Amino acid sequence: MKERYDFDEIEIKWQKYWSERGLHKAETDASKKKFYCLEMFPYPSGKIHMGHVRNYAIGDVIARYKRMRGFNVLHPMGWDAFGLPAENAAIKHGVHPAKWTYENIGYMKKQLDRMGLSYDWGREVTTCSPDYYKWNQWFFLKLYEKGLAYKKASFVNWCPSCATVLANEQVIDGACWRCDSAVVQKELEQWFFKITAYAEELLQGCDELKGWPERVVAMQKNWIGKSEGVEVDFPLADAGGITDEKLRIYTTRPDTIFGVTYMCIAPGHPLTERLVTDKDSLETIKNKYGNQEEKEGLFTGHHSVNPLTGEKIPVYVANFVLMEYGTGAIMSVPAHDQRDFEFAKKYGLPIKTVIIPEDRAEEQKSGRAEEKEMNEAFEGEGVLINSGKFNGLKSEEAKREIAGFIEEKAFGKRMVNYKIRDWGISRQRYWGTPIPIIYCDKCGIVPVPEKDLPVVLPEDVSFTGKGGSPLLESDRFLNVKCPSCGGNAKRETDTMDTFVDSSWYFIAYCLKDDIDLKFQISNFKSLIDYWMPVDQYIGGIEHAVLHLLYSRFFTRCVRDFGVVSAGEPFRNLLTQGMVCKETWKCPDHDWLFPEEVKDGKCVHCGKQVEKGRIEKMSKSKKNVIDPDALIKKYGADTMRLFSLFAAPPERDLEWSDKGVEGAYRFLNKVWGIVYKNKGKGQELSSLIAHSLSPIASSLLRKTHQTIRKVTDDIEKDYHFNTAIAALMELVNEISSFNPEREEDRAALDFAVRNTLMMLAPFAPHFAEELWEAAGGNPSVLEQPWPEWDETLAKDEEIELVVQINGKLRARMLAPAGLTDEDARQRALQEERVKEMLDGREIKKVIVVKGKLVNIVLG
RNA sequence: GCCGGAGUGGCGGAAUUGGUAGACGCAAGGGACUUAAAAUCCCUCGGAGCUUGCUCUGUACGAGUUCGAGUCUCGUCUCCGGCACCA
Repeated sequence: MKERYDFDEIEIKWQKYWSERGLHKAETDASKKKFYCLEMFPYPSGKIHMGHVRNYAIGDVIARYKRMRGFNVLHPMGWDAFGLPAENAAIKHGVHPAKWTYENIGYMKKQLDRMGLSYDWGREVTTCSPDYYKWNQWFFLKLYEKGLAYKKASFVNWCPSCATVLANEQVIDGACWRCDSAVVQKELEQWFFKITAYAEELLQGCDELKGWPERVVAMQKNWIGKSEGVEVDFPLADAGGITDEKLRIYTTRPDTIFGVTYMCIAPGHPLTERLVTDKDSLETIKNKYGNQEEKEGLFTGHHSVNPLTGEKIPVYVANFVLMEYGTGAIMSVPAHDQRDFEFAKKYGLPIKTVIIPEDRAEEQKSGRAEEKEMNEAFEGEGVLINSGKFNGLKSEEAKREIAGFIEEKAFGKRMVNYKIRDWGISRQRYWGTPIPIIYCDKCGIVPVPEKDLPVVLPEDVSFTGKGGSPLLESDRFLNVKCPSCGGNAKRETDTMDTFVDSSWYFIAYCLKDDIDLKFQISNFKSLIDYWMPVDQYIGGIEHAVLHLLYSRFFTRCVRDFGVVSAGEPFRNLLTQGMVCKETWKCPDHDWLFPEEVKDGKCVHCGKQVEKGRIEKMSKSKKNVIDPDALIKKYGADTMRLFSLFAAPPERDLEWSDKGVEGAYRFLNKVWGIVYKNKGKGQELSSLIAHSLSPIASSLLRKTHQTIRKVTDDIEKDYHFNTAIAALMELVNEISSFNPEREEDRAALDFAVRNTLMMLAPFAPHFAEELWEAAGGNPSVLEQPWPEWDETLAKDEEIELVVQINGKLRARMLAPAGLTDEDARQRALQEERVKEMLDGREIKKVIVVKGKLVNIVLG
């Protein structure tokens, strides 16, 4: 054993050892209790960043801990390898996306290994490999067969910079989730997955997600956006009266239906073109569709009739009415809807109050209420007025009664609506899974037969960045024979959204070694069912709706194909916080690296530098830390330890260079202890607490207490920061421990060994090396997790706290097992306490067992 | 606007079911060792007061419940995240 802690040598040594021994291989064995630990796989962008480091360090601790607890652990890793950056690199540097991607994977894999992560690489998944995306295509065909994949023309979100379509979930504040460009609307034909068919199940399933952070569940529910209401048909009227034609609306407020004073339809509504004669004005409205600044309307010149009142009301086209939600038409109740109110004011439409707050209902009865000018709509619930036979009902009742009445009279029916839209998966790019569809002039849309899978991306393409998808230029890809009639046909040239790839990769990991299955994937159901669902999933919050919702949907789809039994893919979810760091900004030179700042001044121009906020690490803000450099300076174990110690996993972590040094110091301290005591270890099996010296028994107690604390912290909510703090406390105690007798040495050895075992998931190489040096048989990771003895963990003495009227007045040492009466007596006998009582009347005395006595004075 | 979450020393963060606020780490100050520095070790470290080991005060703010509140209840403020013309 070296005197100095040589992390580089140690880390390489043990990485080699683990890999040669195949310690991280997961074998399917139904007799063992499994634990599936998964971290979100990375996009192979080139190098890993601190966000990855934190994510994977957390996952690795869990995986290693669970292994020591005797679980059969599956801890895989792979690559979310399709996507735009590869294609952009191809355009910019002329390197093929596949070459670029695989080179990045090669480098990043080395980085992950250098971190000492315990992955079973035998199950590695690379989504851009035909072996993998073949199954995307197979799932697509299955979905198509079941009507869950379909094609339609619609207005879609178009990112001009990425030159492709985005799903609703991928538009953040009107901008592209990837490049932040403003998204525009464009009409396109594209493929959809019918996630709406599972909307209700996905919503119901939210209640099962007990192991998920509440806010993620809330975001998912919000996104699905269920609402319950009524669809009502309003007949259109012409000069001669009611026609057969009906305008169908959706409302969640049937209790306000007597207050309807006009109707609005979306510019894209099928009736719009027919009703409106002034095409120029209609065009203007269409252009303002979705414009949030101002509500614009256009009277169609037509009226409809409120089926409940018989009132004739005007029909408008309005830019704020969405075609995508409900029926694309609304009944407008300006008195009780702020949007309708604003619109009514602007166009001078009548406002009819039909709901009043309950407290005003009384005044109304006695006729005291005055019609006041309204400044805004009353959107709350209350009591109905001006509503015929429903007058006097409360909103809630009225909703039920009126909905019932509408159904009874066949004016309409109750209806549930969801905000969630079907998932548009077509992307007009090359580097993705080809959609296995062929277009034949004679036969129309023809799915590629299963036997012809995979449809492989052609190599003979060039990347110019101009025009459409490179796939359009590949004759060999594009021109095919129709599988149905044999005639000339063309392939679909769109590829799938990469979120399809990541919607089932966790299932792919369950298949041993190679997922290029020659058989049906469903033949492997028992294998998949052994591992699924994922017991612990760890990743960033940014996927709260995107990837996590798609995966929940997709897992249900493949469940229905007989691939897996579980519908919910992730039992427990940990969303780790961001890795942040302070930023520096120069008025002339923008963001600066820390080394570009000297004494608060910019090294380029000498101007005063502004210390910016603490923000998520990003290259553009120049506040990144390079994991490679960190490993070079301190080693992987220090890097891991600090990123686990600085904050609990779910919270944002503020990077601190000084803090890293603190973690490094801690490891060096442990190293020094083991070095100093090497070869002096004693057998501890003969240790019996009562025969020990006071110092030995105290150290023994602290060790058991630490095992309890560390185990609890990990088990409860993965609060590694406090677990590590507890280990530091124990190490502090060990380091000031001076053994005098044989049994002191044994106690010391016991404490050290247990420290190393508990340290193993956090700083695995370090723990292995010292475990070996301390005479243990490798590997420390194959040791069972230490158990604590409740008796030995018990304090012999406690500090008894005495309060008077709830204020701390004295502390004293007392034997641990003292009775309440004993505690009470001791407290009352205490000199200081006596002094303070000074003959005053004691009202009562409260004793908290083994902890505290509170004397309440009158 | 709606839905979440948070607010504790100079800083990151601890604190079981309501029971000693500030564990652990960082920074800072003092000391030991050293020719010196680094490293290491020891001590101090929320604020105020003085008689230096004690008092008062202190967990965003204001009330309340309780023998006792960082923790529970109500109200207010601030910050962060998500959704947002969804009828």
